[in-house]
Amino acid sequence: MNDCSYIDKPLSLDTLFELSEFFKFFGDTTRIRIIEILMSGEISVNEIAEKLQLGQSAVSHQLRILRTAGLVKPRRAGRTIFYSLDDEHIGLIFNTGLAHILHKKGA
Amino acid sequence: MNDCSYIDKPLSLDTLFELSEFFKFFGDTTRIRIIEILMSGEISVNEIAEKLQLGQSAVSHQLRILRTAGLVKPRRAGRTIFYSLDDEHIGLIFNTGLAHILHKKGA
DNA sequence: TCAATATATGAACAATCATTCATATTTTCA
DNA sequence: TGAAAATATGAATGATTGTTCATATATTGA
Repeated sequence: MNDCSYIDKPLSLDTLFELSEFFKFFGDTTRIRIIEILMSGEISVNEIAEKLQLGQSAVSHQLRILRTAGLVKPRRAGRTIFYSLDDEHIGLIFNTGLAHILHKKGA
Repeated sequence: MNDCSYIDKPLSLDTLFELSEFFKFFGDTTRIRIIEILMSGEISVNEIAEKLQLGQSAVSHQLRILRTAGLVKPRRAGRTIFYSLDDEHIGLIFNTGLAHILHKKGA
């Protein structure tokens, strides 16, 4: 039932560091907004910039961070590059966090 | 089955900002290590500082952040204050992130 | 009440980081 | 080939943040 019970396993300092680094990627408004957009499917850099009303450079910088971290992946089509979520865990973490704050709001 | 499907609901800028702020709490090594310790049960400030080999002040500062955010709660017993996780979602998010990076490592 | 213990907090400093600006790279189409 | 379009990147800057040091608050026991 619960396949997420790592509680009792001893976690190395290294693993805990990686874990905090991983959550950092979700800890920025621009990146969270990009991730939310990507949850609806793949989309180009310019379209993201338009939707977020942000500069192309800012979006590209954040996409590089997300790409390097393995959260999103690019697909080239001509001169356009489409981005999409790389891993199914990304959406799950997004939604679990969302469930938490919506739950807190409702309470 | 999946009670985390908020994908299609329109999310306000405000909610997305809160969500990124929420993930920020997991995006620091010291806080993640504190959360991991707290997953085994309540524990005092000094004990946390000892386990982490950190100054009492640093731990107290991070605990205040976690407490203000509603991730941990204090219980006073004499002059000792014991902290524990406030919400069941916290452990779930911790473990989902952990599952992700362990999965990536195994691949 | 006074000293000792446990925790909290304010200020300061160093480090990290997101954005902007300018420019580089890559691809298409005329 | 050469201009235009889409994306990437390096440097600079302003803002945020974690830690440390010093000190404050709170509680216990003598």
